[in-house]
Amino acid sequence: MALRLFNTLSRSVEEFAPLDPAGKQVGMYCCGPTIHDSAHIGNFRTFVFADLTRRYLEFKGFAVRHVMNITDVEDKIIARVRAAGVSLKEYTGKYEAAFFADLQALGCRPPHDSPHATEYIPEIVALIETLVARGLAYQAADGSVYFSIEKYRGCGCVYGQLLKLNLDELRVGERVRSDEYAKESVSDFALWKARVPEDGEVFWPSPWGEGRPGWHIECSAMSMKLLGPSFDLHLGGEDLVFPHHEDEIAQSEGAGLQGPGHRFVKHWMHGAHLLVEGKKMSKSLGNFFVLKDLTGQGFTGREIRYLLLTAHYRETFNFTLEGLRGARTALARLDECLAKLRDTAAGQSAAAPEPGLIGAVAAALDEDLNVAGAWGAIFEWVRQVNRQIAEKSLSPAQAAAALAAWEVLDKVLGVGAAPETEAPPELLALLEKRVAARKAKDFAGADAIRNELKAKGWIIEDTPKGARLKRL
RNA sequence: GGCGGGGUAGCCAAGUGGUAAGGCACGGCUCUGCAAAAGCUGCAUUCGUCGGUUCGAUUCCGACCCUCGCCUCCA
Repeated sequence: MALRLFNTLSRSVEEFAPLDPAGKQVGMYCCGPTIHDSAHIGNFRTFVFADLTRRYLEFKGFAVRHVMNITDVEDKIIARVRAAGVSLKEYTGKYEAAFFADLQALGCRPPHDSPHATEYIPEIVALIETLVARGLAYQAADGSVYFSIEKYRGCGCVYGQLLKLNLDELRVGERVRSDEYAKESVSDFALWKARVPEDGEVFWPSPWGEGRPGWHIECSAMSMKLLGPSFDLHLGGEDLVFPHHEDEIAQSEGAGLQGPGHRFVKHWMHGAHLLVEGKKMSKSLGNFFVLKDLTGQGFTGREIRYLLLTAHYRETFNFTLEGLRGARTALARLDECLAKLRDTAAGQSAAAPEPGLIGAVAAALDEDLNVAGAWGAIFEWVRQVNRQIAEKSLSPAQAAAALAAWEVLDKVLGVGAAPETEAPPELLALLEKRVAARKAKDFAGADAIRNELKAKGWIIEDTPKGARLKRL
């Protein structure tokens, strides 16, 4: 079956075919975080979506090179560096480390490359020089270098590939900064920003004087450097469609490095935003979550990842605490089934994965990563397995094959197994005491111990194979 | 004002021109000393509203209502 993915360029679902003539290598770039603060749950939805895309491509047999940039120089960062009185590197290093720790907690595979804007200044300057030489960029009176949309369109290029744009009707918003009025046209954007006093020590030399890169140019410079002037996939949050991605296309195609008939990026994908408790995240509403806020309430990265992966990436998703609790219960159902499968398969050597489940999940994921459909297939399978185990009609060989199938799928979903939580010895001793009490028909004593354990956060599961403790 | 998403059971969420996946919650049952946990099972004559096309529409078309996002540095 062929993988089909929505492409923002065509606004339709298209069959995915890599540029590589051998059909094997895939270059994938995802716009990463700006490390001025802790990333929030909405940011992570995008990165989990990128991780799923990468994992599924790998499942389909592609050799993926996954690049995610780290924006480590930008207005907000400079302002905070200034306020904190530390060096740029010192400031961003802290948030970058936290970001990667969060990413790992959410089960995301680390990208193969995580280039930093500040480490690609020569490439950025070279790209701007190319654009200036081609007459598409100009230095304005304020010393900054801007990209001219008008000149770009003048050479027959299309500005507005990702969305319908009517430049004359663009409303000039409040966000247009007064210091950018040196531009020839409002829609022009900065490639190189001339140094201003507020920048402090954050600047680099360039042919146009000291300054720093504009926002969009880093992605063009780094993606083309690492993946080539044309590559397969570029992902990001839906808010990046305009202007960021549109400007990336303009800069990258404007530099004319692509071969004839090739675009900068073949396939653009955008993840929808998140609502939290039905509302847009905001600090005043108290629904602004960073990962730590949720793990602090006892939720695991695994549960958060699962919840983020229950809805299609192009739909706005309502992230709620109730949903998170539901995620926990749903995962427990899956874990329980897998544990029983392991019991049943005990002693069996590795089996060939049972193809039925894999086929059903792949059929869903092939259709623009329909992850909700995939979970539907998985939970139908869980019920079927449970039924077979209950009526003892599942052979150890079948159980081993089922487990093998799950392991293949989990390489895509990345939900893994529940972490083993072994109860401390003193609680296990209590459990033994209760078993003895029950045997002696001292039910009052047994119930007292049960309550004591419960108060300590553990519940007793009396299974046909004996009692065990489970974290509440 | 321009452009683009959505409205499916109490909640979350798939899907299809032929009569509605899955998860959570809830009810029933099995198990149990009683529970809990776990498992099984039940749970939308109906898919925002009103029209139209059709043998048949939640799915296609039109209008309307509601909601969300983007419109120059926000994933």
